[in-house]
Amino acid sequence: MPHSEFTENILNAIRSIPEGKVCTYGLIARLAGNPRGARQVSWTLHSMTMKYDLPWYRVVNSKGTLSVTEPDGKEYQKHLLGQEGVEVSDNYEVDLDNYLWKTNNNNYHL
DNA sequence: TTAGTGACAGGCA
DNA sequence: CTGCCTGCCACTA
Repeated sequence: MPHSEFTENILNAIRSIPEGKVCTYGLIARLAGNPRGARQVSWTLHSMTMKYDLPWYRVVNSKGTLSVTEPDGKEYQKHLLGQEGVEVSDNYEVDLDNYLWKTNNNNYHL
């Protein structure tokens, strides 16, 4: 039980992302029950990734680009996505039309 | 308690 | 296409 319920829903949503697919921050926030909580998703990832074994690399911004701040983070993320079959352009951009994870329903939060 | 911050999103020039 | 601004929410000092 990390912190607030929002944070737990965010973690749960990220764990639900299947291999070979990517998801945006806004979509994660929506799945967590907070359509406006995209920034919270970023904070959660940055803070909890190391402790909770999350597929952080499957999360990109709305433009489809890698938003990692760490200098070599993008290269690392690109490598991890490539292992799952997700092609990342040399400009660290993912084709959302093909790789975006689409859910049947907008909400499944408790 | 208030102010500052962040791996964002969306709208607009 | 790029860049700037605003709204958002939870966390930290």
